[in-house]
Amino acid sequence: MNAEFENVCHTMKFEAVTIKDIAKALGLSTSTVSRALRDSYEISPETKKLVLECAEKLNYRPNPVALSLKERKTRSIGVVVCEIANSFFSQIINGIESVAYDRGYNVIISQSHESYDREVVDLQFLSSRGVDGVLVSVSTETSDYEHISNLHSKGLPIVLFDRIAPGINTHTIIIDNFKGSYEATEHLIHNGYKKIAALCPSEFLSISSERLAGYKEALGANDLKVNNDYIKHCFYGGMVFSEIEEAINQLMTLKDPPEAIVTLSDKLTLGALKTFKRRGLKIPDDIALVGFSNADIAEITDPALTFVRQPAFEMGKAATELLLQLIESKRPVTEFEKRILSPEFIVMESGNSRS
Amino acid sequence: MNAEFENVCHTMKFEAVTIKDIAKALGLSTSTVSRALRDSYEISPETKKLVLECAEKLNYRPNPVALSLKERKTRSIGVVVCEIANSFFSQIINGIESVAYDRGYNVIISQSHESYDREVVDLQFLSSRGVDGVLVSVSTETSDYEHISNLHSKGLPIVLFDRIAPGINTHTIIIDNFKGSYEATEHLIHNGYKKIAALCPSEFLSISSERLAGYKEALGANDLKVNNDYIKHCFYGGMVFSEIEEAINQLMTLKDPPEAIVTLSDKLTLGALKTFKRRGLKIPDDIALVGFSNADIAEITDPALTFVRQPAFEMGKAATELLLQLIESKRPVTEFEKRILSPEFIVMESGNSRS
DNA sequence: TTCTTTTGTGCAAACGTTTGCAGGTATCAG
DNA sequence: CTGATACCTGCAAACGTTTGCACAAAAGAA
Repeated sequence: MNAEFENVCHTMKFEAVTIKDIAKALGLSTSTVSRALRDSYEISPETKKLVLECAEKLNYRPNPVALSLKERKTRSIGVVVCEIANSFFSQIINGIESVAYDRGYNVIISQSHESYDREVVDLQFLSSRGVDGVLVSVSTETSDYEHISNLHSKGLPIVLFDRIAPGINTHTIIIDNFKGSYEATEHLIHNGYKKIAALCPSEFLSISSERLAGYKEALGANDLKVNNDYIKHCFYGGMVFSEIEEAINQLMTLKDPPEAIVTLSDKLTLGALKTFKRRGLKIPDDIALVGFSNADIAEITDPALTFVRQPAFEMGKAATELLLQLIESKRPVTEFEKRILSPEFIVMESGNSRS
Repeated sequence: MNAEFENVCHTMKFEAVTIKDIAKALGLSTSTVSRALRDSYEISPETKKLVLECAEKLNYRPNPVALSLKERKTRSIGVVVCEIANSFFSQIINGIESVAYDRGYNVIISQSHESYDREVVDLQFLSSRGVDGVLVSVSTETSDYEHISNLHSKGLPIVLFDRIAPGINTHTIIIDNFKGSYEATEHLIHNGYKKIAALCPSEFLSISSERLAGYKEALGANDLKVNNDYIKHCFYGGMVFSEIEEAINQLMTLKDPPEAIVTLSDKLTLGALKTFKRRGLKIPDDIALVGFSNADIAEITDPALTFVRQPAFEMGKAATELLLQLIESKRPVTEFEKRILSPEFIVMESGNSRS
């Protein structure tokens, strides 16, 4: 009595109903059915009604793969980030997904894990899987951008965000890194600190040099000298905790150690907090701290963290909008936008004056 | 002089080279080329060599969409979670991506944002986009599971993880929620606390009842009575901060307020920490706290947080392995596995005895 | 009646692959 | 010289759609 159920249960494949099934059921041709479904003017109202009803009854869903093949687009976009499990990037992906969802696009994620080789493979994989465009934030190790510019010159729409690659003529979207670190540094200066160190991500990264420039400029604008001993780079930017511990150790054992520190990325901020705690250093009395952070931690540290928050969700949204605009544009786009989002500076207590 | 470059720049589409191009270039038929590429025994070594070289030269990449159409599978899997920007879930996605990457599958992410309606749409969208299978963790609002069982009975491979749906006969993978909260509660008891409250996610969620059972059992096993005033549910489990604040307010204004609290999810733990800080409550002297957490915060709170850590990455990996096994199985699978991962209990300071 | 127009429908090609079948050409044995 | 046996290659169908073109029938105009 339950032949259909049996059938369903023994076929692994989820046998979808096609336009052919409708055509057969109605004694029409597939073309008529197709036209009826797309409400073409060539089809009589009665036929349309019939087809629509039948499609409804059979629960017809157009096969997206067949459409992709025909139209040569997949309605999916690829994303390459260093790491998903990182507040900043997961918030970005949230933004990406929100726009993509509204516009009917799939989001395909891949991670470089800060490896150049992996980034190359990821990008190759995504493009070979036929995504309509990609959103890229380069890895720490990346200093050669040919894998990106190659795809770009082949016509694959690309939007670069946050960590951008120089020399690629396309839309980019970043935050005002200079401003973020300038404000952070200035805040410390205004609270009376003069010996301020900076903990930076890899020197290769665009964000790193921009943030470092903001730090230096803030010192200069307040008649403070830049001391190179106070500038430490962590190549893997915190993926490797020991890197941070080591850098802070070096700072704190200088004959003239800093009284304050600005940490120029999410992971570095977290790592610094952890290191201070392990070494029993009190904030801000032993060392003041202001850092970039998108994790939801400001209010749970003691004292509460003064930090630079990046508009990650907005960045993801904006990047996706730019990408879809590129993808859906009828004519080649030659004018590219360089959008700059403003970071938020949130004053709590960790950068306050010493008591 | 630069016709090719011009051409590339004025075509939006990224014109891929096909098997036909190779066939034309070599004066062969597409079938011969196809066979040569797949190293068929029917093709002479010389022809193969020729074809391979030509493919290499032209940088041929098989079109995955055409393959999908032919083989009726897309080599992509869908994931439905409540939220990406949540440490626990982003770690899970990391695990999913790691396995999928190794096996050549794409991962397509979607978020329910804890909404039942959105979950239904997401699942519908993924299945209509032809994913080969889906990984699902249900939303807080979900109490009717028909949208999932419908797809499942149509033959779509599904694996449920963490927040599982009852009554669906497929692989499931969860952590030992009972054990996690039992240990957390017992730790507080062993440190001398008797008045212990529990802050739980929505009652609908499988994880919620399991964790609550662990809490109750630990109390019972130590001759403590369960006090229903001490049990608070946050329906949106922390998506709405005020919910947590409100619940804690209610607890702390009881005539006999608790001395300790166990928070039974990541977000609840974070929210509780924040609330205590805002109200100036000192841990553990004013109130002790032990909670579930996968965020990297244990070592930066003051005092350091004693917590239950879920093996999220492993869960993502295991779920994906089970799903791919289902997808790639030749014959229908009828025996399903219910895998249970063990949480880690990490003792720091926030649940210690009062000084 | 005959010629045009309108209306409704179907054929077949195309998107890029794979593959069963048939056909071709050597090579070899008898 | 003939028949069998390799070995190599191509035709065409199929996967599910869309769409240019052709065709048929009916209606309107002359």
